[in-house]
Amino acid sequence: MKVTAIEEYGLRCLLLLARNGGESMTLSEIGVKEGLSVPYVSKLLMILRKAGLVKADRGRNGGYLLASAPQRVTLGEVMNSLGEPLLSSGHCKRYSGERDSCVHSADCSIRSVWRSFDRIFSSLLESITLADLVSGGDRLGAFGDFRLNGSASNPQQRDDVAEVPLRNANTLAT
Amino acid sequence: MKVTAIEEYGLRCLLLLARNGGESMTLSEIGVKEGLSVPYVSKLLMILRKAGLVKADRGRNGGYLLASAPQRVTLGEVMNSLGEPLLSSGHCKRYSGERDSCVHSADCSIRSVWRSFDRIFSSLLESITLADLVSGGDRLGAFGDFRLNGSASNPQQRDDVAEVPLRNANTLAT
DNA sequence: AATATCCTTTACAAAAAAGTAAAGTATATT
DNA sequence: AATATACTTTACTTTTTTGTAAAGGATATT
Repeated sequence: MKVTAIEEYGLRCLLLLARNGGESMTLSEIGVKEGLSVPYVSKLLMILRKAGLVKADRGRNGGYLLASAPQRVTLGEVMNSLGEPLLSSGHCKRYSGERDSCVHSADCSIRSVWRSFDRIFSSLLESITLADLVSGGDRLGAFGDFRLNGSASNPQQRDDVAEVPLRNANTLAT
Repeated sequence: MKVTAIEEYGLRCLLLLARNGGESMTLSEIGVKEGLSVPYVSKLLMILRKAGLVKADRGRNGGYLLASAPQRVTLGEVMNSLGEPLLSSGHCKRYSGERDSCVHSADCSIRSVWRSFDRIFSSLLESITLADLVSGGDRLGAFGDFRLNGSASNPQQRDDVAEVPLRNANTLAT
């Protein structure tokens, strides 16, 4: 279960632009600020441009800038532009082993899990904007304390899984 | 954001063993049932054995079987054995671009998001056992309706993000 | 108009992940 | 003991992802 390089770096570049207050930045400026090579930044920004998340001005005084205000860009849009969701439409065909279609395609309990995770993930991603990440602190810190509850749509069946305890944080390099 | 092949197929093999009622299965039996090549199944089961999730009997009448009862094996243990968590300890070093350490290592708002997601994921994974997947239906169907609430530990700050609506399900191949 | 700057496109190279092959070791049956 | 079965180990090949290179096209300045 991993965040891909394109997703990680692409999001970083967008965030950098979001922090730049509507001013455009050149590929080399972005490269320097993010510690990435110019050709690689070029590739990332091209993906973002084709997805409509950034605009480019060519020629002298050119550069990249966000296509929309940071408050209007959700992480959902960003992640969908940079990579596939956890459970993509191609998942079952991709992981079909030696066959053309997965032996579990008719009835797959694992897929149910991934689908649930994908939904949870997506709704969280949709709820966070680039502006939230720029302002940092308040909005974001709150997510660290999230826990899961069953929904109200099917209340009689979920007492056993409500209020799942959170595990300890990972130890990070920094 | 993706589930790796090792994670997907490894989990499938464990689930197959869980459904086999404590009886051992040979590599070729597993391969046939899962539509995977024997050498590949061999690789997967070796990873699982070294992680202590399955036991192997060698020689004639040999085979693999779960090391613990399905009720006692969580998806958390499984996923941790087969791959890295969403935010691993090596994340910041891995995605450091051209430098030795990431330029954001001191203060990274993206990391906060991944950390939160990782915690949510992990607590869900810890709450699901192989037995839950085997029995299917009730326990699992419930997850599809999950939604997120803020926790009680910091209640005054999270009204704005409580009750996030779920997006529509992905269209799958089947 | 020439030029320097900066984005665009296509193709290629390197690294990582996925998947295969083959020779080796252990065990039960004959 | 010989043999067939089945796991184990190491090395290798293929595919995918990541990252680089280079030539081309657009725009503002001089």
